[in-house]
Parts: sequence; structure tokens; C-alpha cells
Amino acid sequence: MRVGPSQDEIRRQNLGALLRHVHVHGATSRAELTSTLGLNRSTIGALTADLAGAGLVSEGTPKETGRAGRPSLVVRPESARVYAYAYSIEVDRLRAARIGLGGEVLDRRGLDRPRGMDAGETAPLLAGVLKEMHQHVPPGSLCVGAGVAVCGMVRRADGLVRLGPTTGWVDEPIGAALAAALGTDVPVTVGNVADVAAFAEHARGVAADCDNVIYLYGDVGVGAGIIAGGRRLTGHGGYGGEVGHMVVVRDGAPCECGSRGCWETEIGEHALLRAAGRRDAHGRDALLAVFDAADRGDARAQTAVRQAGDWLGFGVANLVNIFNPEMVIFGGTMRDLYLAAAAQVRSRLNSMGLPACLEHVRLRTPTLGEDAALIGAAELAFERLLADPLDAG
Amino acid sequence: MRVGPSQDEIRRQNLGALLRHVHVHGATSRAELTSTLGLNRSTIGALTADLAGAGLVSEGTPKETGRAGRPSLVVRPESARVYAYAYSIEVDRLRAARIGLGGEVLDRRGLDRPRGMDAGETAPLLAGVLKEMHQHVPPGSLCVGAGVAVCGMVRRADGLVRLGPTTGWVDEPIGAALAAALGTDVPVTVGNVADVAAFAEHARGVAADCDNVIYLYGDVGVGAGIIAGGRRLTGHGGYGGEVGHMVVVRDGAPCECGSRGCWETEIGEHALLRAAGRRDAHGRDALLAVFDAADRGDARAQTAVRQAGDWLGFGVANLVNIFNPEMVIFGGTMRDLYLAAAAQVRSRLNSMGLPACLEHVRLRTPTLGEDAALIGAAELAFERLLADPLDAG
DNA sequence: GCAATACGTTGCCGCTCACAACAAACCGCC
DNA sequence: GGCGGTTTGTTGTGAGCGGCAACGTATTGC
Repeated sequence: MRVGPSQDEIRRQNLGALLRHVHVHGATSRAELTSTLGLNRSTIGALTADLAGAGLVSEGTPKETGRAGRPSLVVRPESARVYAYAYSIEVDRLRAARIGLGGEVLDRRGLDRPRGMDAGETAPLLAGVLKEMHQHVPPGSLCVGAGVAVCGMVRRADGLVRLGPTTGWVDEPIGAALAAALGTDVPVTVGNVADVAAFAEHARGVAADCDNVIYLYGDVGVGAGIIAGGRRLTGHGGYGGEVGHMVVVRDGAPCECGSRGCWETEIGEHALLRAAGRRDAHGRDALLAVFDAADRGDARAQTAVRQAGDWLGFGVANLVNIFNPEMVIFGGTMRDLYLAAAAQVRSRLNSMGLPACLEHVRLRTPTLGEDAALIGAAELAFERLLADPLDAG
Repeated sequence: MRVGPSQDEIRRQNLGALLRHVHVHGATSRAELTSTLGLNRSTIGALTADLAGAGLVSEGTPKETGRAGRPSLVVRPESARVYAYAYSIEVDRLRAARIGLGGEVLDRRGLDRPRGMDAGETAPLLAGVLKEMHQHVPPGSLCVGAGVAVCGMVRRADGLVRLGPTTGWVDEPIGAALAAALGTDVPVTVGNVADVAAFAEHARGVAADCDNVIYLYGDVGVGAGIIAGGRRLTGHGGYGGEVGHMVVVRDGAPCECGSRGCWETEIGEHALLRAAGRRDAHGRDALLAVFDAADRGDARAQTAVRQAGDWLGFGVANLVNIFNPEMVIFGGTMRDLYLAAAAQVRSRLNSMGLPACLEHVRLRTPTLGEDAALIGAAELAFERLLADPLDAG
């Protein structure tokens, strides 16, 4: 049974709200925080004092106010001192970063990932990168945790990767393995790429003011991160958003998942390359080559792109009818496909979508670009800090 | 920016939590409330005193405890004194009820609804029924509002019915019309039937312990009420859950919505009747006749039912992959179809659903039966009371 | 009739935030 | 350079909330 918070939970929530504000919006004057958060001056003062005492923010005098009156102290996130580790596990690459409070990328590494590498082999590799990065951490810094973005279905409870067609993983306990490798002082959170990217775009990207968002992410397959009513739609086990396996052609082409006619068999990498007559190619570069060819007038590539764009619009229309979102974001390869075939997408969407659902929906591309997964992964780790700044700090 | 609640909001939330508990679970001893809500004895005492003072609950000594110790006072909802009006606007019927706090149906009316009647004509009719029912209200009672369940897409902001294929309504302001007819002291809330029924089943039905639920409701069309993470999925405008217009056959049969191949063109009333060779029939009785015929061995009816059941499983599998729900509930005509073709539904679901998503999903029929819409409509009205018991009371 | 048990009631405490009064820092003007 | 006006930080006070412990009360079991 839901019950109201106790007093110290109020405090925690307010500390979190303040810290979240400077984390997302950057340095903010206390006066502005007062009006934004709707708390009293004295309360804001007490909260910032607590956060500053924990080393999470610092206060300073502003340069020039330009206005009359005593200048308000500016509350800054301790971007250099408070940080999270972020990982992105992709098809043939591993990316890692150290990201400061506020979202600044402090350090960044990347390494190739041989196909077929499982979680048990990956975790020590990631831990090694962490050790490398850790050598450059200034003394007195605070690590709030590590976040991992991975292509595949992630069990919310423990970060087990149930099925990652891209990586070939089945039931790989990357969360547990990484937690074991990093030790108990670095809590690990694992999330699906699309979910995590959606989270990032919702926190500090295009969807900053939208509470109902579908973030469509494509690499080899297609998944979605869904924000419904301002909160991430996880589903019961954490597997929500597997829109790539929505069947759009009954008894259609076989999909890797074992079903047939899944959406990603029509708009995924393989489908596009095959339709463009490049059956043996794979990877993002090959895909971009198809879009390039279509741009230059290659008839077969154009047909392939139009066909895929039409199917993209088809699936988006279904999702728009089901979710009535405010915004649909096209990320990963879906961004390229959308940009190459926007006319087809919109046309399908307009013919299939219910008028009421089409009313306010906006189609967008991500603003955080390649870093969305890493930033989102870091956000996962920061989430713990923001929920309880003083205890986690 | 989200900020923590102030002290009086804590009080409101706790009052609401207590009242919600006795509203949903019936009379409860103070001792039980203490352990369930996790609040102190003295706090529970103060809260019940406030609620009793507002006439929302009453306290009494229990019959027999059977255990040693001083018997705990029992907190009862004032079911007879505190009530809401509930309406359900259906194809050819209007149903109305007066429902007491706790969910008890105190009074119930029904009348025929001529097809083609619009909101402007319906509202006075509903207001008239309310006046009738009002005559039997004991003095000193408290009306907390009115809730309306209507087949169609409802704009959350003001209860405008955007599109109700069943009723033939387009942009009918039933919320505003009813509010005008009932006066300002009876706040009106309008919701989609499926949403409202899902709400009811989640509050006090099969889905009581499930936070991720899809309630599939069929009449002429098909819609869904979706509970995600314990909260109703409304979408941006309030139109979320229009799963009936998920296209399952590209360029398929034309649908009333203007699109083609919508799910409801395969599992809706018309589809089933047509496939069973009863093109001219309509209504629930005709549908039940088809299921009866299939039961008795009519080959054509059997084929129609199996076919529709297969499509039902198809769509459910898509939804299960997208939402990863804990439970799928089949209501309205979908209940009949599911019961008649459970084998087909499960077979399709198993072949198309992702293993991880199938893991914990349960298929169920509603427990609240025909009253789900009315009870859910009343819950909409009670929701305002539960959010702030003393101000609304 | 007594002890044991469980519960309601009461007074007190710590906590949080709002509020008001005061002090401090800036601007513009003379 | 001094002055008032303005905006803000700081401090002390107060109200409201829930937790807690002590005490009174109602029941069961012996």
C-alpha cells in the first residue's frame, strides 16, 4: 500500500530535486532554484549547504548580474569530482567513459570487441578499462557507480542479458560479472540501449519537455525505449519495448527470434541490405553506402530505402496508435533510414494513424548523437545518487 | 521540476492511503492498518479520527477477536453515506448506478439508447436518471462526483469524445454537457470503457496485485486499458490504448477508422459474424450464437472462431512483446472469443511471443463481470476523494 | 481474580519547511 | 563618495507531521 513519505524522505526528495536540477540544467543561481523548485529561500540555503558539505555541489559568486540587488550565489555541480562510469557494449566495439555530474564526458576509451565474446570475458575487459581510467581520477573524487548500455533484453532485477541478437548473448549475467569485477563500492546498473538512450534524450535531449516518448533505436535489430507518463516503461521483467519483434507480416520472413515477419525483418540492417542487392554486406558502413547510393540515384537502392521507409512508417503508426506519444525519436540506423525516407514514413503514418493520435506527435532525431548510450548509462548510475544524495554520496 | 511534498501533503497522502485501503479491502482493524501502512499507532488513530470527523469512515468494536489482548477498533467505509454516480454509455443501452465508498452498488438503472443519439441529447437523459436516483439518497449523504465510461477515444483534459465508432460520436463533449447538466457540485470524469474497466480490475479485480496489465475489451471494436508500472497509460492526449487500430494486415480490409487491416477488422464483431456467414446479424446475442454454433459442431462457425482466435493470439503476442505485461485480461466480447478459442490464442502467443516476455504472463478473464465499467467509472470519481479526503469530502 | 497480551491515548520529541526580520551586496543617482 | 532602492543570504521562530514511550484499557487464559 502506498503511503506518504516521512520527513526525512521529504528532505531526500528535495535534495534530489535540487541536485537533479543542477545536474540537468547546469549551474543555477539559488534565486532561480527558489522559484523553480517552489521552496523557500531558507530551505534552498539549507539544502545547498548539505549538498556542498557532501562535496556534490559548490557555490560561488556570479560574474556579473547586470541587475540591481544582491547577486545570488550560483550552485554548480562538482562535475570534476563526482562522476560515474559508463559502458556501451556494441556489436564489434566496447565503449567506456567517465562522466561527471552534470553530464560532462571526462574521459573516454574505446576498444574492439571480437564477435562471440561472452559476458565472462567482457567483464574483466571492462574492469581493465575502468582501472586505466581510474588512474587519471583526481584525488578526493567520488564515484557514484557504473552504468551499462547493452543491445538486448535486460532483466531489470539483476542485469542479466536474456537475449542479445547483436552480441549473440543468451542469458549472460553481465551485471553480476561486472559487479564482481568492480567490487562492492561501485554499484552496477544494466539497461537496454534503446531504453537508456531514451532516458538520456528525455533527461537532457530533444525530449526534455515530453512525458510520452518513443525512442526507436536500430542497429542490427530494432528496439524502443518508451517513456510513458514521464516514467520509463519497463514492463514486468524489464523487457518492455521490444517493438522490433512486433509482427507486421503474418507468416512472413523468418526472424532470428524464432518468429516470422517481425518488424525488424523489414526495416533492420539485413532487410535493407538484401533489398539493395548487397546480401553479403553488413555493418553500419554498408548501410550508409546504400543510403548514399539512393541519394546518387541508384534505382535499386532507392526502392529498397523507400520500401523500408514505408515499413518504418507502418510500425511507427501502430506504436503511435497504441501509445499516443508526444514525440517519436529515430536513433541509430533508424535515424539514417528516417532521414533518407521521411516522405514514406510520414505518408504511411498519416494514412494509418488515428487523427487524434497524430495531432500532437512530433518526429525527431536525437540531439545527443553517438553519446546518447553512454550518457544514458551514466544517468542510470546517477539515478541512485539523485534518489538519495547524502547517503549515496 | 518534481519536488518533495510539504507536511500537509504528507497528511493528505496518508489520509488517502488509509481511506483507499478500507475502500478497496473493506472494513479493516486499526491494528491491521498500522502494520499494512507502516504508520505508527498514534498516527493511525489521528488519521481515522480525521476521516471519521469528515463522515467518510466509522469505527466500531469487532464481534469476536479470538485472541488475547484488547480488541482493535474496526474502521469501516461509510458505504451508504458516501457515494459516486457511475454511467456506462454503450451501443444501445445507457446504464447508471449509485455506488458507495467500498464499491457497493447502492442503486442501479438502465435504459435503452436509440442509435444516433448525441452527447447533447444524452446528457439530460443521464441527468434525469441521476435525479431519480437522488430521490432515494438518505439525508446527510455525500456525493463525491460522477464517472462516465464511454466507448471511444476520450480526451483526458476535458472528457471530449473524439471518436466513438460504437456510438457514432465524433467530437461529442459529453464531459462538458454532463457537467453542465449536473451542476458544479458534482465533478464529472470521463474515461474510455477499456481504460476504466482495467482500472477497476486493477483496483479490486483479478489484477489486484499486478502492476503491468493489458485489459483487452471488445464490443463492436476493440480497445485496451493498459496499466504500466502501476499507473494507467493514458498517452499524451488521453488516447493511449487504441490497440484495435494496430494494423495486422498491410493493405487489408477497410476499417471504419479509414485505415486498412486493423486488428479489429479481424477479431471484431463484424469480422466474426461475416466469417460465420451471418453478414446481416449484429450485436452481442448474434455473436454468442456463433460461439454456441461452434460449440455444437457447426463447421463454418468453428472455422470462424478458430480464425478469429488465431488473430486474437496474434495481436496479444505483439502487445506482450511490446509491453511485457504480467497479465492480459480478456473483457467484453474478447472474453467470449478467448474462452471459445483459448487453444488458438495460446498457440499463436507461444509461437510469436519472445520467451522472456512469455515467462510470467497470465491470461485471465475479468472477475468484476458486467459491472466492471460502472465500478471503474465510480473509481474515477472516487479517485478525487482519495487524493484529498478532507477537502473533497 | 490475576497475569499476560494487545491496543488506544496522551504527551513529548525531532524533523522539515514557511515566514519574517535583519544583514549583506549590488545598482543607479545625485 | 554617499545615499536609497532592490534583491538576496542568514537567522530565529513557529506550525505541522510522524515516531516514540509511558500509561490506561479491554480482552483471553489460567
